[in-house]
Amino acid sequence: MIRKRIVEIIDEACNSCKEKGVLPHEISIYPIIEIPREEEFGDYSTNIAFFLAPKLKKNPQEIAKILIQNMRSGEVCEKVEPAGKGFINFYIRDEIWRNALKEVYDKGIAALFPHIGNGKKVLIEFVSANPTGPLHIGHGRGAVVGDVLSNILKKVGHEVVKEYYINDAGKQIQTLGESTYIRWRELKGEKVPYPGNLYQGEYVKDLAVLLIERNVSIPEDSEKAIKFMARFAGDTVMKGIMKDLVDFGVLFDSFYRESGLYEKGVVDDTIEMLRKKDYVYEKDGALWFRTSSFENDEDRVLVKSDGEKTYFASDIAYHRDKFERGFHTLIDIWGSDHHGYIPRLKASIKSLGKDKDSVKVILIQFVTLLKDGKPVGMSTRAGQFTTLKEVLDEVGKDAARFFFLMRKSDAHLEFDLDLAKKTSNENPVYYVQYAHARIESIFRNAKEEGIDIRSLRDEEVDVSLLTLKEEITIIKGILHFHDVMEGSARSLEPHRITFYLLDLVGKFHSYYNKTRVLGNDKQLTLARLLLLKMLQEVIRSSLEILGVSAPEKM
RNA sequence: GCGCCCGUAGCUCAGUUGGAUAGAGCGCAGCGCUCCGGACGCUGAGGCCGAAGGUUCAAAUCCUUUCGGGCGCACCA
Repeated sequence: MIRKRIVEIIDEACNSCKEKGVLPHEISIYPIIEIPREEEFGDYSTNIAFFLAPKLKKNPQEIAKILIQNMRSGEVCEKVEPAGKGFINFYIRDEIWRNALKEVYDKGIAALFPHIGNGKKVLIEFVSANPTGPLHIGHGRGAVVGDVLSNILKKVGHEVVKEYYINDAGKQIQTLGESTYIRWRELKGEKVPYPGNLYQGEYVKDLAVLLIERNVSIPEDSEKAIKFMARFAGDTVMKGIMKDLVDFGVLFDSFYRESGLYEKGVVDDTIEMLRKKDYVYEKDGALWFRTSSFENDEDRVLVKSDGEKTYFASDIAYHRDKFERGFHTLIDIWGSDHHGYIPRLKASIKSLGKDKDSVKVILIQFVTLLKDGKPVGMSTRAGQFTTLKEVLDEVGKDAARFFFLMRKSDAHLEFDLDLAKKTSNENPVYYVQYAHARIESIFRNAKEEGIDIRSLRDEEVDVSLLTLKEEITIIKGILHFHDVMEGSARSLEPHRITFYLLDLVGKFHSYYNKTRVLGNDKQLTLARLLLLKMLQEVIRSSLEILGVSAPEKM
């Protein structure tokens, strides 16, 4: 809002310079406004003079001075100064900040959400873990990133659908069936070897136990039995996954089955379409996709020489299907170990005639669980993974979600279980939630003194009484929410919200320690309550986006 | 061997997409309520941004090389 005013001021100054002949008319200007790191450099600054310098063959400092002379900034700015080697620093009047706060208060917190989505349809696909075992902590990280990202995109005006892709057509489900079958025979008292290529986890035994407990009738023929068990086990595991996700607060709009693509014939149809476009060829009895003619990658097999289609084949069909369902942007969230798959996918997107940037892949780096300062193993194959459920039971939903968002997704994450469990100041989740509860507590006390925060709107509140440096700082922090949301949405980086919150809340705690909110001066008290009201709403709104609760008491 | 990601304070990590004197939390050394929730705040020490070149008015950020860590390189999914 205020940022926009600064852009206008710069534009006007440039136009005025053009009229005076100081700037050539044909020059086009895209002022970049940033928030300086140092407070003493003002609230906003622009580096525009640096860009003009080579074109005008003048030094940037001189240009900065000329621009400032031609600025009509008095309404918004306390002062505008040339600085450094050619920066222009803008110092916003305190009353402008206060008025902006009042404006947001009057319009409601929604006024802080940027409108950049324009209703464009986004399909965000995440988790998509094969139903061959319970979700582990790595899936949990992807789940939160996807969930929170979709919250962010919705808030900025996108239409978002969250989808889970179930790979139920591949060999892994078959393997799960075999694994269950062998465990089942063991339970029947047979001495059968358990091959190492089967799933080793305890949960496979549980599946077999379930079959016996429920007295399920198993086909005599071993092949049929395996097939039956594959389906049974897959469905059962999938139900467990769904429950874990719900417990984690991650709700999907759609579960999309790979097998459905085959049943509808979409896979064959897509291969046929690629064949017509001459994007495929036969070699060694297999059908190959010309990946190399689109991206820097090798050609890949779509149909194996035994006639079976590869995962890649159905994946092309899947993405085609997503586009045909009317989505403008597709977001895929994968474990970072799949990064080698990106060129292939991008190539296939091009072959569908789509812009490769219409698909965005977010990679989730590994999570290391720490207990007593030592890493905990989590290999699925070895059967000693730490499941998402275990972590949830241990630290709770709020801490788990928050911790997953404390790193950008493409960076390794060390998840300290002991820290997440602590109900103390060391735990960042509590630091944030405590601020929310603390503000609420002030409101409770205010009510006892006869001021009900809910009827604050009936009062004449004079925000010009908010003159403390800390108060202006908090106002700026509240308004900054807008920029953070925009940046987070554009870069698809949900962790920015977490860092913003920690920073914002720190400002509050500091203010709280120095300043009494409730006092004898009723007008001042009302003004401060309004400030805290808006602060609390931003905190609550941010926590809501993160899917973390905002307690009124702790 | 080829490709991708990461190397920033003792530890865990940010760094506004190329900006000014590099930040936070934890840890460490101190300090602070007769007062709205001490689950808090304040002060201090701590750095050649892995290394070397290059591009630029300006580099932690971009390019090249190099070292260290992780992950990929299937007619698996």
